[in-house]
Amino acid sequence: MDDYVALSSRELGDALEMSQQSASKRILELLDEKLIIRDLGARKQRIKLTQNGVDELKQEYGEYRRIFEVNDQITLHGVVVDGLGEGGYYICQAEYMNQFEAKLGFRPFEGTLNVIIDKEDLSKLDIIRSSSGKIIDGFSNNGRTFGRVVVYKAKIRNIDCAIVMPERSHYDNIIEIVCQYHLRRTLSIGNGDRVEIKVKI
Amino acid sequence: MDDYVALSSRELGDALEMSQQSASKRILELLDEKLIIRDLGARKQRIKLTQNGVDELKQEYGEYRRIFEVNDQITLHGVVVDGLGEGGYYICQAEYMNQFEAKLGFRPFEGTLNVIIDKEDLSKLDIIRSSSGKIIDGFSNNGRTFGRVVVYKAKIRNIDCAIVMPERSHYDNIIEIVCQYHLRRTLSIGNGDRVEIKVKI
DNA sequence: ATTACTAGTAGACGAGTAA
DNA sequence: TTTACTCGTCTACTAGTAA
Repeated sequence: MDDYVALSSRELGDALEMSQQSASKRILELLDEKLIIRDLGARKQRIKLTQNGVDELKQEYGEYRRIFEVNDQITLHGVVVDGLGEGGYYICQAEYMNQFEAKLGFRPFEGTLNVIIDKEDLSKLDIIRSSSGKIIDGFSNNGRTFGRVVVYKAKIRNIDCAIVMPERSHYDNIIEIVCQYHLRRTLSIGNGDRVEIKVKI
Repeated sequence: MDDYVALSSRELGDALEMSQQSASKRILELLDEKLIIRDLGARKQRIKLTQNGVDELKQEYGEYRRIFEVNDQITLHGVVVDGLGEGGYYICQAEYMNQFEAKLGFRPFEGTLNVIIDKEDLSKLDIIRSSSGKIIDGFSNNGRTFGRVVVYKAKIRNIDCAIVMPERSHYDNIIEIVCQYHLRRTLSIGNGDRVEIKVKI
């Protein structure tokens, strides 16, 4: 996923218990489907997954997770941090606020709680993104464009809240949480405190 | 996994994008490999995975996890509980103790810390089991048999410890932890407290 | 409706081999 | 050594159909 890997068609054939010829054919098929890219050197080819290829595997992984994770909620673990202030500003737009109220059942407190998700829980974000959040439409205001966002209902220490993500995610490890209440005050949490967020999927 | 599911060969064929005939053949093959069992009623067959079938899928799931979980450690979350006392008794056997000391690098405190693992982390136990723990050989003492166990190095709040599991696991949601120190006293934890266990895999 | 057999066929596979 | 073409074989698939 991260870098090219030297892998001859014979090695792949051995690993897949098939002939060198068939392995070579498979590699050509994967190239054709744009799931891998290749650097065909003089001596040994070097192969790397494309984003499409990684996504394909991640989807499969997500399906396995859905089979084996018993519950219909995913628990994220992370640490409260200061946001860049941006999230809070976005959220405060009336058009967003009205849609939040309609689709979440509560009008968020003005501002978001930012949480850095633990490294080992980052893959859970993919599962959440591939689940059915609620779409909040974008709009323009004073010449500025506010994009579509998706909200996922969640709970922190049994308080209803929601995770807000831009529709086109830029694979951030920080999530923004909106809530009817001022979460830092209500839960007495601050920067550096560990929190658990249970997301309905 | 839990119950029979009504699934005709035509439905399976549609789902797998193949003919009814091929789907029927596949079902017969899976039966032959003892991955599923079937209840062939008059109207519609009902199919259920065998333990072998579930294990096969779980292994695949584990491989995906190993690909996508970035780090080489798994974090378990759970709640401290009283053990049945059994674990502590077993551990105290000198033959076990000597092997622990040789293979873990510390001689455990006499007794184990029992932790009920959260429902959503149970699948992680399968990953841990399929990773390479250290084997502690079984033995007999006074006519009583003490089975082989496997230990996995771990940390609780940065203190070295190890998870001890019987080799043939009976899918328990309670794990037993051994440590050089008295964990309850050292960490000031007791029944009902939440703990995080980081397991090296 | 079902499941699943038989028979015919298309496609996957590997041996041989070129580059 | 590589990769990958051609071609013969054999498997895996589906159509037809019985139970």
